[in-house]
Amino acid sequence: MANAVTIDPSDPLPLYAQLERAIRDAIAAGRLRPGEKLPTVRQLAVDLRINANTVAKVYVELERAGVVETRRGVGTFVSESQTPLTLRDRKRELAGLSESYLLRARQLGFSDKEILEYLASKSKEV
Amino acid sequence: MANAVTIDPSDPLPLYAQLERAIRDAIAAGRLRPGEKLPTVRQLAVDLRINANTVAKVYVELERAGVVETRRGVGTFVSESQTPLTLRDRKRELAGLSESYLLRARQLGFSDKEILEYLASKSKEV
DNA sequence: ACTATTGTACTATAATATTAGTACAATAGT
DNA sequence: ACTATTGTACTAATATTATAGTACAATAGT
Repeated sequence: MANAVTIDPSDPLPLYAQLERAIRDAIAAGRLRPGEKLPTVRQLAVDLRINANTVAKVYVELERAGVVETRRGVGTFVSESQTPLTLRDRKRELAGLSESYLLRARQLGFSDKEILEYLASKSKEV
Repeated sequence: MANAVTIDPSDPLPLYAQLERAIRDAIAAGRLRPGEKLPTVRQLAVDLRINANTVAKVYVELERAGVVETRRGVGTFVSESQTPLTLRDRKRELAGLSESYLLRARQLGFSDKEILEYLASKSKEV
């Protein structure tokens, strides 16, 4: 699988958060495909030079989120049917995500109008 | 001066890192201008509901980086030699932000239409 | 049955981040 | 000289993050 995920020890973002995001991004970007096997907890820890506990906790969290499926003694795999959260949970996630995004975009000095217009220009269904 | 900087307690990024980034962004976006006075250590701590030590450490770090200049008993000021980001650079930042935001929001199972509608409902100027 | 592999569950420890509180040093204005 | 304000420098306590090590549970394959 080569290095589908990487982390940066000098990044102030906690390792577990970096790893979770890296895996989610790898899946979203298609570098990790549904059904594909992730490295084992121990192997990924070695590869990334971090502790196995940190990797394990990320896998547990991703399992809880339905992003991966784990089969004991076998391995951890990207979920086939990216098992969606409940609508309530998805909305909560979207709220948090949007909150941070708006905050950051505003901090760059853009107005909400500009932000929305930019996003509209980037969206698929326009 | 209103709130030129904000932070998000639920963001896994450490507060000090969020604050440093927020101040740098505010300067880059021109919301804090060269020579302008930042809030006092104590006041900003109150505003952001974080500890004064955390703010103080960020100011020290920004001073070290030459981003701000401090005058004891007077205050902390944006360095005169600041060069705000060009519109081009700010747009590049916005593009990156938006890209990952859209990616993650889509991964939550929302359509671009839904995402945009949600954001519109959250925006100020609606 | 046996073995190797894998995820999981602990304990313990260290490192980092955050808070609370106090005190001191430098500056401006009265 | 005095006072208020501000940055700075501490100590102490708590919370979060990360590491090290060990053991157990489930699965696949022999």
